[in-house]
Amino acid sequence: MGRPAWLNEEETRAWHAFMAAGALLNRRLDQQLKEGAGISHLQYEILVRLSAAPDRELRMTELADALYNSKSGLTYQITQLEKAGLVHRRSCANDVRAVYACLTDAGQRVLEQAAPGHVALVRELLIDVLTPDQLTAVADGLGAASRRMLGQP
Amino acid sequence: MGRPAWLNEEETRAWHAFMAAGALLNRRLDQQLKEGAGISHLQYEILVRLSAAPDRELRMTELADALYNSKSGLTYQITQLEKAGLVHRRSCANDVRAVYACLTDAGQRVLEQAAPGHVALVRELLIDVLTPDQLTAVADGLGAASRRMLGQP
DNA sequence: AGCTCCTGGTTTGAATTTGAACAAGGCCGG
DNA sequence: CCGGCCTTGTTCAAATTCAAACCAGGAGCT
Repeated sequence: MGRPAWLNEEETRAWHAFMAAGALLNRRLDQQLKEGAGISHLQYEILVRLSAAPDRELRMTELADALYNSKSGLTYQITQLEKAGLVHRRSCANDVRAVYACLTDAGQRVLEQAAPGHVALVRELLIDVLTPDQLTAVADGLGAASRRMLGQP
Repeated sequence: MGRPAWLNEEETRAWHAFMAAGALLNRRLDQQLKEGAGISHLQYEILVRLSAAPDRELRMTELADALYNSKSGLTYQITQLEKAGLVHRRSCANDVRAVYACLTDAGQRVLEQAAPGHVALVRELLIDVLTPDQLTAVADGLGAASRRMLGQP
């Protein structure tokens, strides 16, 4: 390819900012959720997906894909959430292999209680810091990058 | 605050794209570096910082801060890198408590051998996917967000 | 010196993540 | 219906991460 081998100053700035923001933001969100609701950021995301799904339940694999997480990692987390009573497993009638993770009422309550503070923090630390143009650029640019990575696995 | 409680469609798109890109990119980079050079992405970043530092050495704390990583996490990684012969520890004459992590020649070689492929992948998966405007917006916007998070610890 | 508080790194143990191996069902051509 | 092959989810051991507790060593004050 005719691409330059290294990154110029602007590209380096973007790359570093991207990595730094990701690391810092994740740590903050994790901390807040653990203190406030006793769940990790990953667990919060699991609850969000389940809550938004029809019948508040999803197959393990669907969930793993949606979270860009390994299957074994998800098995672990669902087990934890099940112990905490926020989720329960249900096996599928059609396909014996399949397992549905279902959000319990307790899980829904924890989610509803945690969501406002979580969203407020996402806003404060990221969304509201960006100008409208930057917001659009991030959505478009990083959205394209994500799709690209999902496309060529 | 008079801020809306939830995120609108555009904001949600940006937020999801940001999280997805971070997760996917990290996984890819980690994979490539492990296959190609036998080191993790975090270890690669450690080598990069050391290589760029005067005398190719940095204090443990400086390194931990630069990587947005916990001190204990860094202790672990430096121990691993030391076992692999890519880094060695040196205690400071002035302050007995302080420890310098120094890049060895072997470490420098591993870095030089891994860097081109790594940069090429960063380019392919992120940098070259962004338009020039998007690149600037990411650098500015996420840079501002990072500084903000570092400012109010 | 003696005392207290701050700093730099390490240790420790629990929680989590990872990837490979596994068990069991499905799916499909022969 | 059989056999090979793909898919689902779990299990397992090893590697990594995290946070809290822990050692010293400095720094400043009396």
